[in-house]
Amino acid sequence: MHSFTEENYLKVIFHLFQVQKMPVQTNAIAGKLNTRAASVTDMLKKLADKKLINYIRYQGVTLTEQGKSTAIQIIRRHRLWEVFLVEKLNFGWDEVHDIAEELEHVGYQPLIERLDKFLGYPKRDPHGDLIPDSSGEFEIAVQTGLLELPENTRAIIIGVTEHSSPYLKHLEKLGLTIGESLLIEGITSYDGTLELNCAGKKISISRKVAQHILVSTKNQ
Amino acid sequence: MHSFTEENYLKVIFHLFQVQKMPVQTNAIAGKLNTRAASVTDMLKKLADKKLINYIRYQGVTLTEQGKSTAIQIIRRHRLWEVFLVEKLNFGWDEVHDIAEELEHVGYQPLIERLDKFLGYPKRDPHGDLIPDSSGEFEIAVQTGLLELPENTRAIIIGVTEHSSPYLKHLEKLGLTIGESLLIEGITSYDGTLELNCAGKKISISRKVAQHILVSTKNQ
DNA sequence: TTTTAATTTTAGATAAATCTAAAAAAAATT
DNA sequence: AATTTTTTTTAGATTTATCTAAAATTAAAA
Repeated sequence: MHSFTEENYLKVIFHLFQVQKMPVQTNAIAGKLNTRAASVTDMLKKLADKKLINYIRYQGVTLTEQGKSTAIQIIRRHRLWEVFLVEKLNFGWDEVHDIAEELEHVGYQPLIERLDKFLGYPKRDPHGDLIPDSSGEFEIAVQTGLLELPENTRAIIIGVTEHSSPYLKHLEKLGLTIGESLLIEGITSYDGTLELNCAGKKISISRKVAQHILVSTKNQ
Repeated sequence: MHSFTEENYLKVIFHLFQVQKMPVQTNAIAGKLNTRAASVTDMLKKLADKKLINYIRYQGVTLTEQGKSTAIQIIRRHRLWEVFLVEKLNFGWDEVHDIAEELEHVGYQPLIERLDKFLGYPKRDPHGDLIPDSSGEFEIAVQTGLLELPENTRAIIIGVTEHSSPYLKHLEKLGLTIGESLLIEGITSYDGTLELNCAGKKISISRKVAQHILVSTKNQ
């Protein structure tokens, strides 16, 4: 199997590629992993030798099919453990990321399959992120960023792209949690502040806060 | 916190000391951890520097109070995860050791306390081993080795001291599982084979098998 | 009690993952 | 197009946990 560290690199490369849709740069990886560019270069060579990434000097990296499927399995583990921690052990959605970060590296396939079954084959984790199935397939997501919608649209919060505890606590205080339905009552022309109505309550949120909220306008 | 490796050393030293009741030798540790005596010596120095063990060259080691309490916490984690794997994920009692061996190193205190609560504060793991409580106390055990009992004694199986899959599978096939009540009908004088009656069925087991079975003659 | 055997420790090497500092390549500016 | 800036890579060290081989110590046997 792959080392703890290799797994973290693959996961980070996968995430960055999903956001940028272009080869991932050394510096970006170093930033995410709190390490130095030189260390990243060393590891990239190793991952390339193992055929987990496509790596050309100075050109950034992409995951090979093998690397991608490994990364997806790690993400699957992470998200299933998050569901377990919230649903079964009653942790808050802002507390589970770091714990899952450790549990995700316990890589014994039957453990994950049984955990999945025990949890009732959940589709999404507590932050609304999709959980890949055992063959690594994601359900097709019909989701939009909250900022992309016009005034007077009704939508359901299905996820967040920022998982830090302060951010999640803030959302929770505002009552903006996964599954909540909201109406965009207005968008302030001066600074773009969003005026929302959620569960009958009027809420204003800045673009900085709205930026990380994913919504669906279907199935309401 | 302590590294994965340090934790494994502490756990092994604790176990060996429990069995031998005397300072643990370098070679014994090396044997249990599948490593070499020289590597063990290196690590012992490190653990001694951290005040987790009492170490005098050539004299073997014992755990300090701090080392002991760390070891007990790791054992607590291991046994709670084993309960989870058997009770919640329906693994067999012979399958859980290696998985728990990995999970036990996820060391975030609230995780373990909540897991304990979720499992209903179990007293023993699937092999009958006592689970220390959060302050590191073991319940006082009233247990005897099956071999120490005379003919015509009635007892309940409360644990096993050998956790290998082949051994546990064998016991399961014989119907000798934790909680079962048994009667020692006879002890063959030639080779000491035990003639048992368990749940109305007659079973013969060798001393080699009986040697790892712990029983209680109380609370029947 | 000397000799032999077993155990333990040192000395010196290796592999994994990291680092700093400097060189090389690519991208952005003038 | 030449220069500056940014990014990435190499070179060489460091740390952690391991190893082999040889030396030191202790225990057992003759």
